Amino acid sequence: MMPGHSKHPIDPRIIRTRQLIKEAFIDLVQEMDIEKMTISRIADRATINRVTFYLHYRDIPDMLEKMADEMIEDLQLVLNQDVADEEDWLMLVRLLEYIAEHAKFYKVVLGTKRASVFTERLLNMLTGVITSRIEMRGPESLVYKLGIQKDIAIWHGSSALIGTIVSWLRNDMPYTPTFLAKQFFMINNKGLY
Amino acid sequence: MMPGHSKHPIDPRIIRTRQLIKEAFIDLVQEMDIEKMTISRIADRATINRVTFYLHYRDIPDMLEKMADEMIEDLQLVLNQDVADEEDWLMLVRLLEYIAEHAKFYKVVLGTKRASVFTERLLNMLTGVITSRIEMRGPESLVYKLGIQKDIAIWHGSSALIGTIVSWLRNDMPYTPTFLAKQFFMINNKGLY
DNA sequence: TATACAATGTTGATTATCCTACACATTGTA
DNA sequence: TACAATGTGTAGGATAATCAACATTGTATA
Repeated sequence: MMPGHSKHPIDPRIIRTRQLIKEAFIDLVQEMDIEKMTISRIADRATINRVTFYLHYRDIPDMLEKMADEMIEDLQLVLNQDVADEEDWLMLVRLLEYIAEHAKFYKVVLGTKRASVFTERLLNMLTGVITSRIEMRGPESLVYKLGIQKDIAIWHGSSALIGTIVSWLRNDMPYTPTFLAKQFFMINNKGLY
Repeated sequence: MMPGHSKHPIDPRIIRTRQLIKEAFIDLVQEMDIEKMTISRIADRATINRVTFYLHYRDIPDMLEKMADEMIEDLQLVLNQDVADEEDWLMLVRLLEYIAEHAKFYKVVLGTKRASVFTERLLNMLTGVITSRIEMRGPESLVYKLGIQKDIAIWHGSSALIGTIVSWLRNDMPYTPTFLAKQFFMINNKGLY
């Protein structure tokens, strides 16, 4: 049972089945509340047998958790590639470009009420990123120069980031990732006034 | 070998695999010529094993033929449902609506050069439809009143129909099926002048 | 020409998925 | 209350899809 969960998923059927389930979920969440979702409906939409669902997830909450885990893993991979000497805004560009590539998924999981697992996890992750960035800059940062509390800066920075991304998705990404990233950093650096 | 070809396809895996292959083909035909396609590329894009392809099709030409067969079967089903007392233009509406639902497929197979299998088959089918319609009307038809040769009327009617559909698809269906069907019949009934 | 490489086609063994069937819970309705 | 419909969860046997391996063919390149 649970193929591919003991070891790393190798068999393409496992990857494909989970992808089909994910797409079915993306579809259905636009048609009904998550509470109204049933495993039968998901399996039907995914063109898999209902029994197969249980080979991958215990139930729907378990599915949501594992999907959120996978989301975080993917984003970590994107952020951790040659992070060495790049500037902050290039990192944000990469993040936005990745999200844009998978817009259907992120628009749904971040825009849907009652799917807070995803927003919570993403907020956690972005908080971590913002935190390390702020700590990395240290005394040179405006945070220190102006005497702003670090945790408040983190709250502000991460919520602004995730809120910007969500709004950007909700409006079907009317700006390129590069442009949005530049804008975002301009606001952060120069302020809103 | 060839699962689901001896009997009618029942196992969902067969249906799903062929659907995946079809979607992969639709994808790839927009990126390269059909001659440049390889079974490996199709299998990769379809997220199936290359060996699995051979369980369904002997080679790429065989795949194209079988897809064309399936296309005709599907269209026949659409046209043959309660054809009793309906008017001609309602039948065309049903046909166009079905094509619009599967626009990605039809746009590709009818719009791509070197995929003539599909246009040939469709032209054959539509020729049959037009033929029976013309014969059904008999002496009341303008074809007889004006002394037009029946085969010429068929050539004209079927090529006009398929050409209209293809152009409609190429322009991303800027009209509803109903509107297009009405327009089409208005032209056929009242002429172009 | 010779060599390397990519795609094809086929095999036997393995595995993920499917099917049928059953027991049980929940919900809506006569 | 009854009972029909729908969803959940599990099990054993059947099958489609996968893998690894190999030989063959075509094609590009030195």
